[in-house]
Amino acid sequence: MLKQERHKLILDRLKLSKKVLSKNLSDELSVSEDTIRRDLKELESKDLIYKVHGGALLKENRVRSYDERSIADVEEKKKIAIKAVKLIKSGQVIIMSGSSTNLELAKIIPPEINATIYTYSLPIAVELSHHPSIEVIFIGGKLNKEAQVTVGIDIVNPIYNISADICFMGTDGIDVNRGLTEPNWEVSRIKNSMIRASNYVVVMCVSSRINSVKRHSVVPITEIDAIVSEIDPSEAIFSGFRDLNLTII
Amino acid sequence: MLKQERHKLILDRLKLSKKVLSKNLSDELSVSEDTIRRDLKELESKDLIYKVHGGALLKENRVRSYDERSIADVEEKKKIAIKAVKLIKSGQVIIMSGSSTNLELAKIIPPEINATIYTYSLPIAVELSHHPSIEVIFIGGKLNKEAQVTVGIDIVNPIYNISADICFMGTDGIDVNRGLTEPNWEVSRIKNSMIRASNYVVVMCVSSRINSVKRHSVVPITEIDAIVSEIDPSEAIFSGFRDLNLTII
DNA sequence: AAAAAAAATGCACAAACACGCAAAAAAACG
DNA sequence: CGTTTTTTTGCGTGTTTGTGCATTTTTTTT
Repeated sequence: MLKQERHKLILDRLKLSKKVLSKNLSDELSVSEDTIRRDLKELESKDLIYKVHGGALLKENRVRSYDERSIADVEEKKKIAIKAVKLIKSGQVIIMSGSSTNLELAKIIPPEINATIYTYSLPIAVELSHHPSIEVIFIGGKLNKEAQVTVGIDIVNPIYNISADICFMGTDGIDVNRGLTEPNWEVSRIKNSMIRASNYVVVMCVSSRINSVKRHSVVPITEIDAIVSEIDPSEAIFSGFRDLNLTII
Repeated sequence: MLKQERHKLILDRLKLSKKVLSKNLSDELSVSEDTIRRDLKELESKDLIYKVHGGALLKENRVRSYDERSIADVEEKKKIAIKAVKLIKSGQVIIMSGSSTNLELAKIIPPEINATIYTYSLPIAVELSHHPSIEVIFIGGKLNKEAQVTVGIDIVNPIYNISADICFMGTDGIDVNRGLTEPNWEVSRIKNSMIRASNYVVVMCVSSRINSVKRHSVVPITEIDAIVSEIDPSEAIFSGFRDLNLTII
């Protein structure tokens, strides 16, 4: 058995059970414990594992590119993501906006889903790049460091050439009369073109932000097909949207 | 038995059982182990297999293989980055290719530098997004998960509209006669357009890869202005490049 | 504090490797 | 066809890599 084979096997094993013991490995691979120790040492120097006495542990070093602590309402957003992920089917072409809710959604897409996802968010692209069968297409442009998304008129044009089955749009502003709104003008233009490129538009919004209005208009409410929130769809707060035939999830 | 026959057989065998041993192959094909080694070396230079001590493994198309390979020579790459960072001045428009050397470079750009950087590499964009005064422009496209860069013809066009002062290009293949070469065709086209968009082209290459040739040509050596390596510029290995008036750093 | 387990250290040795060279084979050429 | 050139191959040399073992040091357990 070659050294690299052992390395791969050790890493696979680690991924599966989060820890390995030198003793077990040396038994199962029929090499001396010394060799296993050397293997672990080498893998550690490559930052692939976390070596400890007697074995090694899985190293969780997903580079979180922006501060997750600063995100509000994480629990609510996770609930929304769990509901929204059911809308994703294999074969779809999907557009995702750059919201933290979409980041949660990206984390929980099942491995067997095979789809194409367009995004302009750095953290979402990083997250999706770990997925085995999602094709990721990053919409480039000038990077807004605060939000970790690309902006700029240059990115609107490429979006016109996309035709997507479904668009997942995170928002802090949705209102029956004013429709979808956004504090940042550039982002409002990008969201607008994303929606126009999509057959079906899903807005994800925590319940506390429903019926709130921001400065710049994205699209009227008639352009939206569905709203996903963390609360029960039959709540009274949705009555206005239901009257307009929106699907509430 | 002809060389190409063996090559094909080796690749088939690899696909089937994920590993081959030089010893076995030399027995079964009745050639010396040296010949098998040469075969494997050639296949590796074409990026078709992953050569290891004692044989070869199937080239993995997973993210991990990128991690393991790129971590190699990290000390050399840091030295190169330290030399290269001196070329960066405030006010410049810079293009960075998606190499691990450029990632090291991105990490050490002084905070007081104020510049615009174009890149198509996800990790480099993430790194630069933490810099206080660098404007980052991400060149979008289909994400190649293995190398964490965007590729695709769609990204070449936008590059034509850029005009940059300096281009930092990482490479594993530079040679006096064959110029800059690349194993991946799509990447070779992108690198080509990046170089054509730049006034001054700096190639960063660890000394062990100097005079190595990959499959696809990027540009002839005359398009290159400077080479940065981790070793002393007066080393004999650079004489051919010096004759062509390249700056060696 | 003593005993046991794991790790580091140094050494030996076989297997795999790189390099140069020359023979053999294949290709190119008139 | 013969001859020249290029490519491919095998072998001898010395070097590097991977592995196991004995010994000492460090860490963990009792």
